[in-house]
Amino acid sequence: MVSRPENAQPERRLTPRGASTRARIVSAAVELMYVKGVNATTLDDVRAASNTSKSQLYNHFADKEELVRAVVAERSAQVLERERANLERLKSFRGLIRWRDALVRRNALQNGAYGCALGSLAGELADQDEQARVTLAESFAQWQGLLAAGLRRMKENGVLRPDADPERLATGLMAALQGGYLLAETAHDIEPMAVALDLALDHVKSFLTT
Amino acid sequence: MVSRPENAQPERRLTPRGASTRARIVSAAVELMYVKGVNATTLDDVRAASNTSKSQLYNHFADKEELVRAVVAERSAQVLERERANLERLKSFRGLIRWRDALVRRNALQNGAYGCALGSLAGELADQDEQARVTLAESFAQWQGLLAAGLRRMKENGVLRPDADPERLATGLMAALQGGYLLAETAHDIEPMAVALDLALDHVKSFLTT
DNA sequence: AGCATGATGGACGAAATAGTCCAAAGACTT
DNA sequence: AAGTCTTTGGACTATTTCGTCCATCATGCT
Repeated sequence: MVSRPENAQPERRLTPRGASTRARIVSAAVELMYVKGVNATTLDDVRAASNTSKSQLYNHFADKEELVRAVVAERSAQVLERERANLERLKSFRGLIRWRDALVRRNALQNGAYGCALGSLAGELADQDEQARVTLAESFAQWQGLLAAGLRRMKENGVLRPDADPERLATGLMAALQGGYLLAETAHDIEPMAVALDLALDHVKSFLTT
Repeated sequence: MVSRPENAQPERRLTPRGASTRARIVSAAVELMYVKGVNATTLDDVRAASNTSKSQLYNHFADKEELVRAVVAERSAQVLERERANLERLKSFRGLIRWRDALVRRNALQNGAYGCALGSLAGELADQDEQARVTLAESFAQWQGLLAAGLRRMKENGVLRPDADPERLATGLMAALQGGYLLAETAHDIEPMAVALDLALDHVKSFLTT
């Protein structure tokens, strides 16, 4: 029997106009769900912010859940792209500091409000949408993988001692980052985030050669 | 003019029965909002779980927001009481390890699901209810204060070197804890939480005398 | 005992939100 | 240029959720 591969989309032609509308919807939803939270964002909010109509929402997404999943995918792609740019050439301790500085500076712009774009989605969706949870877990893993790869390069180049464990250190950095985001968001003050990252970096520093 | 002090409650007599009903409502709401999230918990969920009726909910709380605030207060009190018991006599590195173990073990019971009782509230409410945010920020500060006090005792007793900064270390431990909770919740695996805390403890260890 | 006040059950109303539908307009194919 | 499929606007329905109300019952006080 000649059939489409298992995972094929329900197959629907998309004109450029349709694609752009879809992108506009997702983009608006990404932003709204970041600042208001997923559950507090209504489809009408999205409709208004994206300048579309109800039929367009339901033309592109079966229901709100599907839109939320598109938001998770889009946000994951955004964050990973940004982090890839920041981390793919990481190979020195100074590079790690630059990474930290960029994150802190970016978060300072809004005084810590809204937290991490991925972390806030994770906190809200992990126990509510299993599919979203898995996607987010994968995104975190990739993000952490970028860090681990950088640390591995530092180890191979002799910047870090042989007993440094890049995977564990990357986990520690991610946790410090996410915890820092949350504390900063709650305090409306980026200081705890800055401190958390500094301590995590200090710990990495303790594995430096020299 | 003879009046009540500024911050007096709207003053309402509470029979023991009424008090018990109120407590039952808050208790049910605390649990539901932890596992389902605040926004995903409806008043009807609370009503059913607490075996009460609509009129009782609105007899004790003006609206959902007020109930949420009671939940935040109750949860804060619970967590702080527990942590006070675990931390008020902290004065050795082994004590810190016991603290870590207790948290990891507790979180392992649910495979990391639902995250930190306070952290998950913070993530959902910080940018949605300013009053709740402030309460949560204070609770985090107190929690962190318990850690800092313990570290200070360790320093005074010569367990930690003079150059150890208890406040900063406490911030680092809290961030590692919260970040660990979030990663564990997302991965449905407590490993990252365990690792994050271990690395943070390693960092504290680097300030040990001997 | 009897009155005042708090507590309760549950029907009811109001508002917000998700989701449906169809006629009309636009875009692609032959 | 006709025909087919996609896109769109927006009215409409259904459902969920919040919040009100009041008659009735329980409780404490004198």
